[in-house]
Amino acid sequence: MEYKIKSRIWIEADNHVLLGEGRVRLLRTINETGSLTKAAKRLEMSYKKAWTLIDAVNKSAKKPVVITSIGGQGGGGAKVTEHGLKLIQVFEEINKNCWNHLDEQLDKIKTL
Amino acid sequence: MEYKIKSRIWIEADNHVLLGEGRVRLLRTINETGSLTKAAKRLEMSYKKAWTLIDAVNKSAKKPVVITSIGGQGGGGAKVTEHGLKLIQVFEEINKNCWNHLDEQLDKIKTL
DNA sequence: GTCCGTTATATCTTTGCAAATATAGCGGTA
DNA sequence: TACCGCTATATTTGCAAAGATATAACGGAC
Repeated sequence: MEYKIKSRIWIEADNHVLLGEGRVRLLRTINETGSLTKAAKRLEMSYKKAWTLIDAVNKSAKKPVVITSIGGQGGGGAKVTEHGLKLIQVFEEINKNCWNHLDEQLDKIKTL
Repeated sequence: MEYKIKSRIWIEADNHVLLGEGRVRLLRTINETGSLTKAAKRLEMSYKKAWTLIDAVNKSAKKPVVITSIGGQGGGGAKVTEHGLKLIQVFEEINKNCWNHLDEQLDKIKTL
């Protein structure tokens, strides 16, 4: 019998969700594509969903995480700020540590 | 700005969910009440939901976690096995450790 | 001033999941 | 054998979250 311990973590700021796995994945894809539309397509979600998520992130964070621009060459775009990049990095570090920490406790279950 | 890191952990056995927070809470209440019906009422969930959860737990575990009986004095009942009690204990220990581990990493975010 | 690809937002539709409802069967007691 | 409270299971209903669709506005390039 193969056991696994899985987890989902998220960060809240003032009792509002700031970052979770889905939001971080979206932020990384925006950073790679420079566009909300392209990121949504690549992740196979609707533009609306992507926009709603990013809007929530920006409203929960103390500094902007994504800066958007409308019009201009290319029609506009989205850019992840320095603060946003740091948030992504810290989230993934904490998440990885959490996984490792849980894996270390696996044999407590295996030996039952 | 007040930051929190929250988490949800669950245990899988052979790629099926065995235990999560909700199931553990239900198991504890069954252990206290001796009945699925009473536990469901106390937790304000439908009997069906409780039964479905317990059925899934029993099917995923290598040993029975809850033994039920139909008929007899009192109409029947449900009892958490020794194996079940150990599972609960281990789950809550791991969960608590996870929370502590995450709390230790909070200032990585606060200082951003 | 027209064209383009994007952000931004409203509205309608779908659909998947939760809740509610109904019913059967069990076994000890008296 | 009638009763009781529980387990077990099917069926229907309701609803909120997700998805699809439509449209407006923006601003640089040409």
